[in-house]
Amino acid sequence: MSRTYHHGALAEAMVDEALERVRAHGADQVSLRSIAQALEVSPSAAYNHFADKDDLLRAVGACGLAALDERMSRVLAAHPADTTDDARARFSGLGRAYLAFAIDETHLFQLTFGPICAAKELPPEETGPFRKLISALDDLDRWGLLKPGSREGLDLTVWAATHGMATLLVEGAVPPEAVEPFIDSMARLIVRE
Amino acid sequence: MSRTYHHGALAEAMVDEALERVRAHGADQVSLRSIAQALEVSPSAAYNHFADKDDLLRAVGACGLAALDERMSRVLAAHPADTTDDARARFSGLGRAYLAFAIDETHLFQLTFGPICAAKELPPEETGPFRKLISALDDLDRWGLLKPGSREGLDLTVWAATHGMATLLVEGAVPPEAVEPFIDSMARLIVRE
DNA sequence: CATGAGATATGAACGCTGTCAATATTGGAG
DNA sequence: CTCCAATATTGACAGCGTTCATATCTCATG
Repeated sequence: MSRTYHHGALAEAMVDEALERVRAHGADQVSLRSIAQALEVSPSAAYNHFADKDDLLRAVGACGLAALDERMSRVLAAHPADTTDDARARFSGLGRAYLAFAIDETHLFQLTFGPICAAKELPPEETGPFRKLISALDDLDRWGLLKPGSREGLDLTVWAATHGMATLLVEGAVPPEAVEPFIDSMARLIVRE
Repeated sequence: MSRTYHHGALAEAMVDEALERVRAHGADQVSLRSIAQALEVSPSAAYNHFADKDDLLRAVGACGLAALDERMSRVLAAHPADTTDDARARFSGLGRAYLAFAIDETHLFQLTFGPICAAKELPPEETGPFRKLISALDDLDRWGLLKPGSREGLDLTVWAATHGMATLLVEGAVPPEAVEPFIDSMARLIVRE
């Protein structure tokens, strides 16, 4: 394996480098050429592995979705038992995890749910985060914790509210301190008692 | 006024041209140079009126916010009388107007609420759309139409849900047909009876 | 072991972009 | 009428994404 030619795993290396740069400075500030330079590779080398720049960014966006999913998985793992309290904690915990991701990984969040990735990615109802949210709602419903007659359309409403709150956080339109009041308000609207 | 030199009202003309192009193709596809060319003006002429490209785009974003505000104003004008039904209609109508704007003016919406404008623009609680939403909630409250104990934090929650739904529409993650079910679900969560 | 095919990287080039400095032209106030 | 501030131009710079022809490497097959 000569050191000067043929990187060997350029695709992964480029995604890694791009991921780091997106997290630090946002997708707009990332150039294909600078990534290639950092990897000591010519700019055009990328085109053996990605159709174009957006294709690479889409791969980075997929990492973002995976990272979010993992955060939410950790929440579920922390509340495995089947009690009503756990059902409540799972629901609010998932919301908190989603918003924490938006706060901690602002730039990555913007790429993952931005126009570049939205175009050619799977519909939300097939993503891990959305499915976890739905099953948390189903859980609440199973325990009779939802306000009567509110289940219909609730998936989308809760998803929209959470995602909307996340984008407001990301844009700086709302400070991080607003997260807990938001979760409380949501719970008050949805959960009985 | 010589025809070849000194445009006369370049600033407004550039905003108009940029607005048109953003609406048609999105802010990413709009270049300062192409706008200048369309106006038969040199590229650097823009820098007498705008600090940089983002500055121009921010002016376009302000137009977007104004357009949204006008849509919402029309809704309020259509339901002026003070009855409980009007209070309900104002609230759901404002939501519908917000989402219709997102659907009709996808690209403009993305610019107006995107990272470029979010940075240097006034906080949401001072914008027309947000204020109209709040006063619609106050109206519902005055008529005793809110579920008891739900008023606190409701501003932000409803704003987040509406804005989130709008971004989901804009990204194509959700089809326009999902709007009415969403409005219904929201109303069911918030409004009593 | 040699060979050729296919994957991978290179270098140079194209047209485009935002931005800036120096220069020229303009309209209007004194 | 003259001079000034506002406005526009020209020309240049560095950087971008992308493409094409070319070079090099790896590996399976004969």
